Amino acid sequence: MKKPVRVRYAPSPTGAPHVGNIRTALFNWLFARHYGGSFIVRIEDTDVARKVEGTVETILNSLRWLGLDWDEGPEVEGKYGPYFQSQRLDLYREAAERLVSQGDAYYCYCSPQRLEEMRAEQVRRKQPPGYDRHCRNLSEQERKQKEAEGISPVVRFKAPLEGQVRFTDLIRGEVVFENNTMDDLVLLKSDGYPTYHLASVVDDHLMEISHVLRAEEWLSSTPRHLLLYQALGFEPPQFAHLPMILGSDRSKLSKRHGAVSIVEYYKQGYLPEAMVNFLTLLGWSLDDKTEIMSRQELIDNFSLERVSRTAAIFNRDKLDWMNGVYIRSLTADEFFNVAQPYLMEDKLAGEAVILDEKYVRDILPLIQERARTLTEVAELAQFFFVEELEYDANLLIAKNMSRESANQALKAGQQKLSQSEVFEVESLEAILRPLAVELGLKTGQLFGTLRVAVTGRTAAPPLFQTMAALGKERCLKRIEAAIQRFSR
RNA sequence: GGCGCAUUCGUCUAGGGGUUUAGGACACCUCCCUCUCAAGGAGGAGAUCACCGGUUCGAAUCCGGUAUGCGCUACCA
Repeated sequence: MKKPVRVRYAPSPTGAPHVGNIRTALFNWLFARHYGGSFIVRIEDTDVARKVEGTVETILNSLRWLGLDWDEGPEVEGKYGPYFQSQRLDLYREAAERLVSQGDAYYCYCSPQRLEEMRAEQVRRKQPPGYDRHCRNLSEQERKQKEAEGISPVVRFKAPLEGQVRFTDLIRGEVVFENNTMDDLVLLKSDGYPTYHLASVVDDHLMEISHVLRAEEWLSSTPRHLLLYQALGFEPPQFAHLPMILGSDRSKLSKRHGAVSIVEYYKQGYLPEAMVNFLTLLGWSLDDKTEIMSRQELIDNFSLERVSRTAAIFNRDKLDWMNGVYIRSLTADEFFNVAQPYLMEDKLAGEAVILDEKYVRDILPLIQERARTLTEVAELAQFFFVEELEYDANLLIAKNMSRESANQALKAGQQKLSQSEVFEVESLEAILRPLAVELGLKTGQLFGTLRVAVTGRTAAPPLFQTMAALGKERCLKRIEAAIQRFSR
């Protein structure tokens, strides 16, 4: 009899989730969707001191942005709730008390100062730091005495002194730990909150989690969790420890590596679909060539067997490329919709969207093919929105041209274009190509000069399309302005 | 210090004993297309598969050791 697949993403609300954390959420989600199981979000808010207001909402919004919907959790609920650990304190206390009465755990009255000094001393003597089990065998009398002193104790787990724990990690295979390398970890803190170890074991059991897919940093504490499952008489879930995501210097991702929070990737103009695709490929692969995959393809093909065991460095260049691929795959309407919020951030582009949406919609396809992020859109389109172009007049003089010939080309262009009734790609081409011949210029020279006159740049979308989008009036005005620059 | 995990082009990765002159992608370079840019196409450069030893007729692939990196070693998760 196979139990239903139930996996969870269990973030702690101590700040906006970083990409590694979100990648863990993504793998859990893909796993759940692949097997038709449940994806559960559980908020591990058991550290009162590190808790940051508002981050639960940030976490949920990040999941929503990426399209990672959850079947149980905040705002959805379900029969295994509540999904905030701070609302489940009784459950952890009961478990802790049960362990104490069973003799698998004990009250510890050691002060933080004592523990700190002890650790410092151990490190100094190059001994393995760890709790010295001072309170493990206190007599009833000693306990009463400490209690009378008003010390609120913590509950510690009695780690076995010998033997070993072995388990099969779904990604790494069999792993063995010696029990005597483990110290007596704290289960319940003196403020009544559980530590991660107790809370996750109790909840994973109560919520009937079938597979725990979490970051590699948890591998070392898995034997302790297994011991806890055993002491509590719970059947443990299956474990899979995912490779970590590292910064460019191979160290744990942190602020100095630039954008780490997933929110920043939204702000910087990445599409959720690209982000999902890219993040999945950080630690998972389908085969030796497939890279661009839709959400459904990812779900259909995802499997733990193809998850790699090595930590990966976040490669921004590749993300940019992939985001560009996704941007280009959008329809014009879709692109307008996704780009709009970013355009609104820019003064001139924002005004254009409000005053002349049609104009913006005409322009956008020219930008869509060139943008790699949505934040680049306003910048790439900037010349479409400004009243007066700013550029170095020398740019008007294309390769192997003189100031005079450039000037002449502008005047001739101005003359021809002003006579033209229609102002579309084909008609513009029909006018300007022959003009180059007429002037004895290469098309590149004439077009280059006109491009600078009309856009202020040497690199821009194709000339005729650009001019058609700008319209006759703007083009002639800009050419006139260019001619004025020469006469100055 | 102890314990654990890992180690294929700069980066993400394919590969699971002979099919491999180690494949793909990003980035880089050259050329083509071309009005510039972008996109696209064709090439190029880039990995003694961390190292040493073993198993084997044969090892990137299996085993052992070493090195290096990372993680854990909190009343943080």
